[in-house]
Amino acid sequence: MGAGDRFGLRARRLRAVARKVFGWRELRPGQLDAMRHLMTGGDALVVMPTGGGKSAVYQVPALLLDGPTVVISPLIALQRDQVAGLMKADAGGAVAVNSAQSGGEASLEAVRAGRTEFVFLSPEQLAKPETVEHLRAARPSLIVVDEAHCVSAWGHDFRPDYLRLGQVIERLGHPPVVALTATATPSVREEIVRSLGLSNVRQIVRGFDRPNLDLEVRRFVTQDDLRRALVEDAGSRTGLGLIYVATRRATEEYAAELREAGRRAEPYHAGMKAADRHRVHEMFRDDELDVVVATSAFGMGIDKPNVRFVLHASPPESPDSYYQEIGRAGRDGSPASAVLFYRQEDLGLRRFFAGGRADEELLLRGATLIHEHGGTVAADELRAVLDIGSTRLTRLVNLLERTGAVEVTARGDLRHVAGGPTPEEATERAVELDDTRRRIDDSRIDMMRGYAETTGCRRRFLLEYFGEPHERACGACDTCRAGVPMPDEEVEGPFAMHAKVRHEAWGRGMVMSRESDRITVLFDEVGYKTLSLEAVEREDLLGAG
DNA sequence: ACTAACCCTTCAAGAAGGGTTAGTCGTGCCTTGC
Repeated sequence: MGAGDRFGLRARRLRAVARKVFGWRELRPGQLDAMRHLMTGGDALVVMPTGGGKSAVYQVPALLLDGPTVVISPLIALQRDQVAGLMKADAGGAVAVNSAQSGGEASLEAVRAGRTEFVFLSPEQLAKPETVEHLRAARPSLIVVDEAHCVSAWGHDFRPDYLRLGQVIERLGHPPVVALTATATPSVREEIVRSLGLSNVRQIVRGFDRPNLDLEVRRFVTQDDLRRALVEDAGSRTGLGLIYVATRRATEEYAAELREAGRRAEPYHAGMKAADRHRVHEMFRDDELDVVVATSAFGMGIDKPNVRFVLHASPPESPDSYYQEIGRAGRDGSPASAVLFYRQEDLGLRRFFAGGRADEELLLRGATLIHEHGGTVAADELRAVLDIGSTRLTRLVNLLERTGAVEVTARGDLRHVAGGPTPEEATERAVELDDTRRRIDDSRIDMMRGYAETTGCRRRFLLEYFGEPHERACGACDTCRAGVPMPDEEVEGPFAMHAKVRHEAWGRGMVMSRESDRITVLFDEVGYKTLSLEAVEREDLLGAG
């Protein structure tokens, strides 16, 4: 019997479970490919649009692999939805363990005893050594990291426990791991793989292009003009829409203006009472609204088919965020619009907040305390001495760990690595690491500006940013309609798409997009840079990487 | 990076301009105490 037969058998079993347990008539090639790879013990990174069947990729193999499945999910609301969905199928049961749920201990015991197949947790739950030990005793056969772009987007500041998942995975015996997300650039994918410690990885990337989404940027000089135009635009459209704004206050202001203009509009942001947020979600779901005016708090897990437009009152901090937010329009495949209302000055605030630095003094104090202690230090003890919250402590430990100066034991205690860098060296290195990340964040802002100001096809700009070559103009964006020069079919020159290059000052990088007169390169250390080809050739700026 | 607020100068008496300064965001877990 050859490998082909075994694969065939495996595919048949996967299809049978999909049909019998979940009622899915067929599996798409990408789904099946990922499932089969997991079944052979490998890890997978799956990038598919929301509604594209990402959940199936883990739910089906979960039932064929002997042992429970640990699903790491960022929001309690998402955990709840997934548990409810699984409980409708005869899939072996599902529980969520979080602060909104009582009986966490009993739930974990049910998982350990084999009475529950799926257990959903946040990264913060997995920061507790005793929780990890409970799961370890249950011998999980599959680990799922849902919304895996959070590793890169949230891990460094906001929810640093995301950067600790690699260790959790090892502690759980590193069964097959599948990371799922709807949007990730090649560098974000690389970071997910590295940070989670994935090995023997199959990457499956499907369907970035959303041809029914019409792309447009409208430029303004004054804030007043922009605001007036946006309200007028939103007021004249038919169908359901979203407006993304930068501040909580702006959600209220725009919503009030739109209501005055006769639209059913509601604000949405994380500072609202839970009951109000819930109410907006329900009205949105039941088509009782025309517009939701929201901060970035609105959207994760939303899969409403008939959103007809997404307007942005100011640019978000990266094309990554922008594409995620506009991707909530037109899920049904019918025409939908994404319009960015743009003033260059509105990028200023983003720049300012991306510009801070790591707290050098705190790093040095932390590194010195751990070093001088000699043995292992309880994290809580260090936190008390430094007088900081647990988020800041985790961030500090993450950085010091990456310098090789500090390690975290299985019990969550900290200790100095024998022969590792001194506290001074570690601090210097940690500041460098943090600066590098900030430079890359900053270059993402540059790319957002690039999108807003490009004279070329906007769809092409975005798709190439996500690493998908798109050698033609789309015809469904404002620049295409205005008649952009068609890009050269075959761009001549030494720099192919995705070629590795090296710059004397900026180090190693990869060609991310090419036009007739310029290329954009993503450098490991400084992020995205757009270079004039003429200058590159004249000054001999780039060598082969 | 940008803006609003403020003070100071300036040339001719009230307002215009210049310079300085402070303030400026959004994402969710979790725990603990009422």
